[in-house]
Parts: sequence; C-alpha cells; structure tokens
Amino acid sequence: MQSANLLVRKLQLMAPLDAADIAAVEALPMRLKEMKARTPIANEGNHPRECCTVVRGMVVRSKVAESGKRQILSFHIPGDVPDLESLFLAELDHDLSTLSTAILAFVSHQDLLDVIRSRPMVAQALWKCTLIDAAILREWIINLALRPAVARMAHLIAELHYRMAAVGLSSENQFDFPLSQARLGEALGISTVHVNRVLQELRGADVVDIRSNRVTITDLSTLNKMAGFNSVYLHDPRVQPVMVPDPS
Amino acid sequence: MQSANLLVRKLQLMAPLDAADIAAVEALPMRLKEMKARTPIANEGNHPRECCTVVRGMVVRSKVAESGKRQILSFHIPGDVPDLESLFLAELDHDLSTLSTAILAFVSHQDLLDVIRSRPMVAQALWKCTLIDAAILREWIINLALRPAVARMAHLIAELHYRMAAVGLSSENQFDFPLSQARLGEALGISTVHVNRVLQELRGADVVDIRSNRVTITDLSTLNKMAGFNSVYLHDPRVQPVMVPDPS
DNA sequence: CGTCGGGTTGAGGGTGATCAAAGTTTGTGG
DNA sequence: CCACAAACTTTGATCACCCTCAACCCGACG
Repeated sequence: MQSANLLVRKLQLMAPLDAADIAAVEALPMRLKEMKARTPIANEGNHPRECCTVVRGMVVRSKVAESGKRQILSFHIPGDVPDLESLFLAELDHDLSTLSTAILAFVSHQDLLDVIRSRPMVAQALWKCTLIDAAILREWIINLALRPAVARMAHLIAELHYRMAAVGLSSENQFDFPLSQARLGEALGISTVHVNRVLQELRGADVVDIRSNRVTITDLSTLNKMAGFNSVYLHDPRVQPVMVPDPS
Repeated sequence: MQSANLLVRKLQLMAPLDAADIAAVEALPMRLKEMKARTPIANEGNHPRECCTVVRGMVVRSKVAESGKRQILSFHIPGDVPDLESLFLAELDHDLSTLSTAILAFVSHQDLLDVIRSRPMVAQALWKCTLIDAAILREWIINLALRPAVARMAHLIAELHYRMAAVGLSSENQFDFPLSQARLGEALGISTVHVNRVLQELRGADVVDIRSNRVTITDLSTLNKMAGFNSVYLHDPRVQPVMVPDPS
C-alpha cells in the first residue's frame, strides 16, 4: 500500500528499523479517505480515536484565540502525521483541517499502540517524529517573533521547499502550495493586505513568485539569505545543510 | 533521592507506572549540579550526551536569530526535563541556560535509553512529557502572534502560575520568577521599554505585581480574563480547568 | 450576467520600536 | 561598610511597521 510506504520511508530515517518493524508498520490497517479542500479533520476539544497520515495534499494545524483571530501553527505535507500527539494527549488542543484536496490514511490509536508495544524501534521512530514537529514549532516562534514580514514569508517558503523536496515534491524549485493570501497572513501573523505587498516585493525582486496555488522560487540562495535560513532545526538527513552566515 | 522523586511524581501523572517502572527511574544514576544564575547549560549546535531535570530554580530555552536578537522559547520549572529531545535529536537546535541559581540532575543518554528499552511505560511517560512541551510551544505561538502586549504578559504569568502551583511552588498566588524586564521582553517579543509600561499597567490595575524576582497575583480571575487563558493545552490533571468565555 | 471569493491599491492611524537620558538597585572590591 | 561601577528600571519623544478601513478589480462559476 502506498500510504504505508510513505510512512515506512519516513520512519526508517528516524530509527534503524528491522524487517519485522517494517512489516508491522505495513500491516497497520489504514483507512484511506479523500477529503475536499478546507475541510475540518478534527477540532479543539475533540478526543480522537485515530491518527492520520497525510498521503497527498496538505494539512494545517491552527488555533483560534479568544479574539476570534486564527493562527496557523504548522503545515503538514505527505508523510507527516499531524495528530500523532493525540495518541497520548486525550483532548486535542488545536484544530486540524485540509488545505488542498487531500488523501489521508487513518489508523486507529489501538492499532498504533499495539505496534508501539510490540515494536520499540517503531515507537522510537514515531517519538522522534513528534520531536521534530516540536523543533519546527520552535523555529516558527522565532519566525513570528524576530523577523520582519518579508523575512518571515521567505522563511516559510524556504522551509516548505526543503521539506517538500525531501519527499520529492519540490522539483525545479517549484511546489504546490494552495492557499489564499488571507491564510498566508494567518500563518505569518500579518494582515492580508500586508501579505499582498510582501508578495509583490518578493516577486519584484525576482526571488520567489507565490500565486494562489503554486510557489516558484527564482533565486533560492537570495531567498535563504532573506530568511536567515538554517536547516539544522529540520533534523532531516535528506536536507543538505543550509546555513546563512550572520550579516555581522 | 529528592531529584528522582520529583521526576517519578511527574512521570506517574503521564502514564500508569508499576513498582518496577518506578524502581527503574529511581535507580537512574543522577549527577546533581548546582549552577549560578544565567549560566549556559548547552548551546545550539552541541551534541549533548546527557539530559537534565530541573530540581530547583528555573531554566530557559532560547534561540538567537541571524539579526542577533534573542527569543525565549520556554521556561522550565522543577520536574521538567528541558532537553529531553536531545535523546533522539543529535544536534541541539536552541540554547539552554539557567535563569536563577538552579540545581539540575543530569542523567546520561545511555542510562535513559536503557530504561526506555526495558520499561516501555516509562518511555511512554517521557514521550508524553515531550508532547506536552510541544503543546505549550503551540500556545506560546498563539500568545506571540495573536495577543496584544498586555494580554501576552498576563498569559505568561497565568501559565507559569498554574504550572508552578501544580508542583507546589505557587502558594497564595505568589511565586519566584527571577528575571529582568529585558528578558521578559525576550520572552514576549516586546521591547524592554514596553515591558516596563505593561508592568505598570498591570500593577496599576491591581491585577499582578511583577518585580525583579517575584510575582504576586492580586486578582487571578481578572488576570485569566485579560489573558484569555484556557488551561486545556497544559494537559495536566493537577490543574483545575480554567476557561475564559469568549467576549462575543 | 450577477455574485462571490480573492487580489490589489490607497489613506490614515495605532501599537509598540527605537533613541536618549535620568534614576535606582545590585553587586563588588577596597 | 563604604564607594563606585554595572545592571536594571523608568520616563519622554519620535518614528516605523504594519493594521484597519474602504474601495475597486478580476476571474470563476452558477
């Protein structure tokens, strides 16, 4: 099954899995589900009984504050398991929804827990997935708090490019990224109007062209420089180290 | 040993541990170390070979951006293991340092991995610790991105109060919080000057008094309201549910 | 052909940054 | 225990980035 393969390949990067480990993951009963764009998968306060792997498309984690404003916390691409935490945190503390039309593979907590119990290395690999997820959240914080709007945008694009490339979905510096400017603003903590101006600036500087559903990076090294991008936090051996020197 | 007890008590909340599990944790060789305030424990780029539990005092995670500005990512209180991720993420992607004078208990990765291998429930409990850590990071993002400065400050104080209270370190709505206004600014993403004005506002409104090393909450319910505080993300059974209704 | 979501543009305003300087507390060595 | 330095707090003034509001445009789709 293709969805299991995607997961196996990712988990193999995380920990040394033997044949039995791999067999156990491949044997996991997965319920494939195709979902429309912008459809909720689970919401804050839910008590999910299963986890989902992204097979195709993208998924967003978000949370709404008491003011009613929404903030996107992370984007998830094929191979990710965006709600893996729900295995041990009974109550979901954020919303999860599709961005594009997507195919998700659902696995019950019960089945997953069985594998975790019988295959410690698989458990470790999954654990490591959640740790990398947290590392990306930390960088997200840096992005929101420390960088001006243009750099913020550049960083988001750079991160997604490398993550997408790692699973073969960004070739020739192009990848699908189907979201409106309003949602880009929700991810970066800037207003829709300002997103528009930032995009124009990046387009005008011939660095990156972000349209409604596709990103084209014209000048990756300038993009990295503008973003101050440093790939360490991705903890992914498939990503070539990128390290922009300090301007000092 | 007191340091092991602190950890055991926390892990017991995370997963049902039996006597053998507890014995294994208590048997972990721990190297106690007293450290001065504002001393680095480990830095970005390091490859730690041990983890540390906070026994007394506080620890901060931070990261400096290419601009040279620093952002505090999280505060860690007694019972926390702020670098647990280093077990599986070889290269540290942030800095870790003491805030106050602190006592830390160091455990080697090797010993920890042995326990994880032999005691699956302990592994699960530790895993859950890292998941809650990530949940707190998510709320930190909301705080930085969505709330104005005063609410941001209020939220930070409310969160710390509940976490400290859970380990018996916030009584009578007072707790130690030894950091300068400059560092508060680094945590909240606002300038030192503005931190000062925010503190005066909160003090003037008789909500909370934050001085150089101690926080006194005068009016907890107003504080929660200003913060839009909702305790779900802490995933801690010791914390009474707090839920501020939307102003809508 | 009208509507609707999304993109684009302009004008004005606010939150919080930056700069600068005066107090105040803390700490350290004499 | 005092003297002095260093770090931290406080206050005022100015300014920038980005927000909000408002209008208009465009293409998709019924």
